[in-house]
Amino acid sequence: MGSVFAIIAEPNRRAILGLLVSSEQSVGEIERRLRMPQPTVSKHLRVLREAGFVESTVDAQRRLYRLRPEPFQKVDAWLAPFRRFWSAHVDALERHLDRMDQSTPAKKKTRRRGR
Amino acid sequence: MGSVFAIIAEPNRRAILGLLVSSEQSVGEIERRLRMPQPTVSKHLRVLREAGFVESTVDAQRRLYRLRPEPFQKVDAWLAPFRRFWSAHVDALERHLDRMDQSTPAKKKTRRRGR
DNA sequence: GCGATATATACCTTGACGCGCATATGCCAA
DNA sequence: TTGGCATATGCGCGTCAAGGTATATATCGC
Repeated sequence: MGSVFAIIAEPNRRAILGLLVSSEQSVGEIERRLRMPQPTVSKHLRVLREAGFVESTVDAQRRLYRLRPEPFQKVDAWLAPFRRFWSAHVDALERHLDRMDQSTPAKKKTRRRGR
Repeated sequence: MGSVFAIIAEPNRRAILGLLVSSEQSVGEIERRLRMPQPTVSKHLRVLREAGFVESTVDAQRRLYRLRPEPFQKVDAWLAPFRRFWSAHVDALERHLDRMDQSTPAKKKTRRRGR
């Protein structure tokens, strides 16, 4: 399963990644929260791990999974050229700027819509 | 083939989208540039059109395909929460900033690393 | 109209992937 | 060691989507 894109094409995997955004989780927790059979969870985690989306550490009998950044950056990199294209649309541009505000120390908050 | 992600999971489709970034193209041009059999191109274009990635207008016997922004924005929206997470990593942040430089008039070019 | 070009569609085959179920492995506690 | 919990893996099945080839539709020039 080559590309980063093939990995995130799977809805359950995206759900798992979504869960892990807040904090690391054990397999069991994922299983319960997503109401998904345990083998399914483990298999998807395997795929995600091999693609570099997640890493795991051992906590006794549990394994804790957390996110890794690189693959997401690849998606973002692929998206970049198109971003240039669609930010002709004003609202999208605003969203873009808001995102920057929040991912930067942002001392002054000069921006932030005066719509 | 529901999700936006399933659509861009296909390498040939990503190639087509990549071509269309520069400007609109006819089916034949895509066929030649990507050295891809014509039915394959048409089928992928169909998928892309139904997913809203591209639109087409008729130029006599040719059809010109161009990009549409919405689906890309969806991908970007999905990516957003993870972005917050990975921009802790410095290099990624720099790349992020560089991207801004290039999508902005950028009078001075103050940034641009001394790596 | 006719042939030629451009694009779309139909049918078939093949391969990949996700799922369910069963089972294996690993670690704990007593 | 034994039993129990947590996670991983193996196998068979069904599905779905991509590719190839052939063919249909449409529009041009003449």
